[in-house]
Amino acid sequence: MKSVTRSLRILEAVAQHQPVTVGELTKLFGLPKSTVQRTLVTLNEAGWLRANRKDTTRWEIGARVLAVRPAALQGSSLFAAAREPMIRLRDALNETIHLSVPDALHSMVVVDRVDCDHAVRTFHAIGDTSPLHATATGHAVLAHLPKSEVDEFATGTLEGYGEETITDPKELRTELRRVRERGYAVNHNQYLQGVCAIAAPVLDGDGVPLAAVAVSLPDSRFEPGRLAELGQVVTDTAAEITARHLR
Amino acid sequence: MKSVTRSLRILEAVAQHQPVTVGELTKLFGLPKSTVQRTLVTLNEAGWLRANRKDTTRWEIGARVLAVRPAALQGSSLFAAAREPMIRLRDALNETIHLSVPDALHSMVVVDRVDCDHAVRTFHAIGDTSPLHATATGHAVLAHLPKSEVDEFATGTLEGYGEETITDPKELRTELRRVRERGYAVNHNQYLQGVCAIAAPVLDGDGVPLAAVAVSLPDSRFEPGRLAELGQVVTDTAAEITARHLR
DNA sequence: GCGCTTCATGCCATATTGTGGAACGCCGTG
DNA sequence: CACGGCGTTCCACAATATGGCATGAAGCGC
Repeated sequence: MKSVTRSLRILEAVAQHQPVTVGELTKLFGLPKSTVQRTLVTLNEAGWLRANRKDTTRWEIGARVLAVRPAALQGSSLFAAAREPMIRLRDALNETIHLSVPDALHSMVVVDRVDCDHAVRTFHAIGDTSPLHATATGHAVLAHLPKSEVDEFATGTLEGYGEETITDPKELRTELRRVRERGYAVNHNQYLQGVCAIAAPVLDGDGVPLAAVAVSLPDSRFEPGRLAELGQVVTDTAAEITARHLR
Repeated sequence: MKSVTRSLRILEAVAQHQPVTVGELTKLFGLPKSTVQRTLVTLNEAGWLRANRKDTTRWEIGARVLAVRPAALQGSSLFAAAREPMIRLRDALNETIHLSVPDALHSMVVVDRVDCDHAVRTFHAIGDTSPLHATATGHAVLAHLPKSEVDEFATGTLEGYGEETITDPKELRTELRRVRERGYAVNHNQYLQGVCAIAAPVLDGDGVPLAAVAVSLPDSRFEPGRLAELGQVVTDTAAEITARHLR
């Protein structure tokens, strides 16, 4: 359904650029003015958008969006289970900690974050997405999916983002085996340059991967000699979240 | 745009009932199966929905929503301005405090909450909506809207939710005058039974109502003799939020 | 094990619905 | 005062979503 898909795209764009005008959005999407205009009015009538109070030609996200909460955040699930262990991990390492979940189409989405206090630190906003095949959290999740799902996903040539990105499905599969063996995934310059991340999966009772916790730090502070140690504490944290989540 | 409006309704219904099946949604909306099905698939492809991992015929909200959610909060810089005063108000009364904003369609939406520590307390989740004409926060906002907007809204018979709901537009208007005079609004059993709330508006520089702060408590703890006192502290808090928001 | 019901999913002719080019009206500027 | 930029409205056309029906899979009782 074309109009629905487009409306959601426009909604996301408004969230990114708010408060934004019709004209700015038409340029962004290359669509006819009237089409964008109509979409904005519809979204407004549904309460998902609203006109800015000061400048009524500018649009921003309406409060109605708050009524829609992802399953991953509901009640006492993951989100609540993860908070404390994440804070402890941050305290132990003084590096930024992320919780990410896989989404419908081959992305990891940042769901929660606990910041470190270094002046130089990595930054991913809540809601940011990154490709499954090129991030530590993505690998942590992929490594625990049924082979059939990985096969379906890892086909052809995967998109590259730099020298280090694994673009060959075969190579990806051997990397995933390594991740399973040692329990954690490592990403160094595969997606964002200058960033290093170490991630471990949070699993369901049945071994289904629900999310991944990661520590993320700038190149400049990464000491290869400490990798095993970091991998261990991240894995322990993920295990603790899993345990808390199950009970 | 019919399909867009309907898709958003369905999205909200999924959020409310997740994880939910196609059949349940068709009953809920009285729409043809194929229409609902198609909508779900479209929303899924956009990442806003996903199939439940255990039971793939059940749908739940996808993580993509998170890309938009934070914008709904930061959109109103109110959120930041209100936090501290709300916490102080909670500390003073040890009752639950809410911040709500009006949305496009005659509802108030809960935007933030600070909890008390009583075992028995009222509960409204962030994102919950309630009707403008039957809540304290709604009255606080309505009382400061231009008369034309109130007239447009308060027409015919308003929906009732119990004995106490004001359903007559005329009666509502006199109540709103009282709210303006004393500065705060009171709701006792108008919408939810057993709940009492006292709210005051947060205004713009131009006197336009942006939101309302409310203290909300169970019947059992409400002492009518303390109403004036409670009204005063809530009004003071609202005034403080207004002041912080302006500078 | 076999028919029966229930439910999700796929198909396709139809007309309803959204499309987008063009025109309008408002406002600030040269 | 004319011009250009911008948001908004209009309307004939056809692309698009619709929903009744058919299919297929899964659960249940006999």
